[in-house]
Amino acid sequence: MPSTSNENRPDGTHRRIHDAVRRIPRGRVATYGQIARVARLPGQARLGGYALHALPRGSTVPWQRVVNARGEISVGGESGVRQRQLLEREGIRFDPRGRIPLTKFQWRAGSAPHKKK
DNA sequence: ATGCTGACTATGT
DNA sequence: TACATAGCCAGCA
Repeated sequence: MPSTSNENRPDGTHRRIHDAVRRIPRGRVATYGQIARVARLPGQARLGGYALHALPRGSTVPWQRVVNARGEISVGGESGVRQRQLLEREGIRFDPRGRIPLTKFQWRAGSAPHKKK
């Protein structure tokens, strides 16, 4: 019985999003649009946010590594505070305005870690 | 079925 | 740099 509403989509859009988010290395962040692109869903940045919002509590998906294009946490409430704490814990620094310098911390998709060349 | 809202982004002013 | 507008898609009343 499919209790979890996600991971049971016809096309598996949520699943793709989750997979894309999982690819984000620790200490790095990605934007919703970027995730959508990695998940093969270009232009559907909103779905990225939706899919993450639907994530069950205690999920293995590092949802905290996903921020908006401005490098700021889009979500408000306690989840936002939680996200910021988790990111800082991974070594990510925030500006005085509460924003992350994407030029330094944004994950470059397609760029393999060190796999030689 | 229709309309509004939302963890968004790109572009223009 | 900040605000406004248009485009996109899924969930919910």
